[in-house]
Amino acid sequence: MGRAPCCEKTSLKKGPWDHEEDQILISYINKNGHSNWRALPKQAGLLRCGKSCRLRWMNYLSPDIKRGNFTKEEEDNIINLHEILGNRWSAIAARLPGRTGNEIKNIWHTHLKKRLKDYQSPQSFKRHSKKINQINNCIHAPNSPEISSSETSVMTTDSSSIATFDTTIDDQVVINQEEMDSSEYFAKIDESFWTDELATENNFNFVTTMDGEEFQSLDIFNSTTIMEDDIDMDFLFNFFIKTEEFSELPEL
DNA sequence: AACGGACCCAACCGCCTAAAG
DNA sequence: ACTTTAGGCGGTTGGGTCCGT
Repeated sequence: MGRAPCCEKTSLKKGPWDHEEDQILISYINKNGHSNWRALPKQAGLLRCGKSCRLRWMNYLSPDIKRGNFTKEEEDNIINLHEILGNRWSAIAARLPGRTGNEIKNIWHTHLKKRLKDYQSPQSFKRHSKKINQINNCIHAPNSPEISSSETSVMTTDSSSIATFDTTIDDQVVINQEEMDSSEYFAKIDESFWTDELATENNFNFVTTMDGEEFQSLDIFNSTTIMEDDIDMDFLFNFFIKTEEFSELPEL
């Protein structure tokens, strides 16, 4: 014998919820909570299965949900988080207060996928390649990191790591760190590049540049996403050289 | 005004995992 | 140890709405 048998699946209502059903569910949960979704519809007097009640509450009725359009900042965050986390909508939602995985999934399929395609268009690449060239010029010094100009990313490595500066997304820079077994390239990045400079606060961090300016960032796995509307080359360069040993600092 | 295609989004479906029995 | 289920998740669907012709 396993658990007690599931709810009888006969004569249960499907399809869109009406206002009356919503009110019943809201008032029941406000009064009793939702510790047992399976038992809830029967106790509340709803002709729905527990799963349907849970979905309705989690995706629509819960007071924690922020209704309304996504801001550009939220959309940018989704794009960055998706790049790092993939289609893990609930994980993305956990980092966007008030938004549900379902909502994020919907906005991804309707708006953002299309927007991302546009970023990666030849016109957009041309626009971003200017940014890449700027970085290329500013970091081209002895022992400095090197940049792959044929791609939309920037690389710097030491014997154990590689950093990828992804500049394909407008006004944001994603810095990825991965293991690397080759030691033939470039300057060293020590541990402080990824950790010492970052003060953790609820997954969000602050990156401090050489001149003391703070930028909000988000650390997930081996990536750091800098949340800033206007990432300029001074910032990126300063962020970089803080952990590097440049004998000469090139002009921007 | 009518039509058709594109878009939006709530809800369903089916799978997976952890836990209950 | 095994079976069965609840809860959770991502993929998909389909009805409603919008918009261009």
